[in-house]
Amino acid sequence: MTTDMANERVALENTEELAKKAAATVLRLEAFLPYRLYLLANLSALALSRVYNDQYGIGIPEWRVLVTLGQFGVMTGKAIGAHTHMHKTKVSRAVAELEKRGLLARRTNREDMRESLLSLTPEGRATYEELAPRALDFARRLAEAIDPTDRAAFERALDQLTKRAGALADEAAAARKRQ
Amino acid sequence: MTTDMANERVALENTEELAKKAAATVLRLEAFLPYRLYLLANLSALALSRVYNDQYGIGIPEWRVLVTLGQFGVMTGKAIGAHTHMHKTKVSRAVAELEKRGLLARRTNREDMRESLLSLTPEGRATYEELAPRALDFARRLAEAIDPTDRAAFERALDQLTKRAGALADEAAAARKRQ
DNA sequence: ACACATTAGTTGCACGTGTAACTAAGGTCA
DNA sequence: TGACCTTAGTTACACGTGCAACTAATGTGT
Repeated sequence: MTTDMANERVALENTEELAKKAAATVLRLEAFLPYRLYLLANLSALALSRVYNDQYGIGIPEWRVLVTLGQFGVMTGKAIGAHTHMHKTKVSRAVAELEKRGLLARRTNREDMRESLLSLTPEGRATYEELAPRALDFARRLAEAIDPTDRAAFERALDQLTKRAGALADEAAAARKRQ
Repeated sequence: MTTDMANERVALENTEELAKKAAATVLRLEAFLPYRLYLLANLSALALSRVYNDQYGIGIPEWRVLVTLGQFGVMTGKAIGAHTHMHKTKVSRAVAELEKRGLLARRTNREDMRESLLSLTPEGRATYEELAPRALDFARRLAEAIDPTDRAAFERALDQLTKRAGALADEAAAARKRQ
């Protein structure tokens, strides 16, 4: 009896130990938040690409520039980069591509000859006004998947997570720089 | 007077018209769900990469293979691809890289000589057990940004969105195939 | 048993992208 | 005004990745 009880106690301790260790170390990819975020973002981008890629052959960077200029009218490449979180080389190439297709025009700023003032051509504007509603429609159909009573919480969570992820990324960048 | 009133009426109609059109067509990138999801996922991945990339020089695909094998023990490349949503070429290259580094071993399956049974070497297992807790810790710190009262709703929303995005992506793929 | 289709996994190729180096212009301080 | 630094934007290079084609093994139908 005593040995049984002792065994039982050991078994209990072991399972507790294991459960604790499992909670701390077993990483299930499908439950891992960064992976889930990545997966959702990718599926969403893939589905959305049907709107601008299939019939227009426009890529993500070009799409973002188009949308940003559609929203703001005239901007420098720098400003587009800041607003879209795109690297300046990405912006540069997207702008060149859109210009080549006649959707975007640039004129050098007389006050600062380093920068170009970018804007949509009439064709670019027409493309934008054709695509934007369809993109918004897509976003609406996607967001509809969320239970209405969960939407506000989701919005808050998304904002908070983005803020935190930005802070953690900066932290990581600083750590990289230090060493 | 009549002309003034007429003008005013026109102006009103115009603003209403514009407001309606704006609600339907003005696309603000920073409020556009797919873009927000992409941004969050990217910031999160960037910050997380500090865990496995900085000291270990491991990339995302290798990281996923490592985690998956850490979780399941022995798997084929095909199964890893299914579980991580990675293309088979990506899996193939990640496996080759991990093998080169001595973190992964493969042995051909006698029952089906096309496939390799992949598993972690002791070194691979050690790396995994070193990295997994740190990754989990990172995920915890990230998730902490969400207000506790919002967490359940966020979880539901994330699952629903992923399901819907998958469906929309399949729909897009089917449409592409049709034409 | 043989031809044909399917599947696991690898490799060649083209392309997008991040990093670093560069050009050209503007700002600063003496 | 001239030396120096910073900034907007472009280009060269290396690298990761998706697609298509391929190899080798298995399954299927007659």
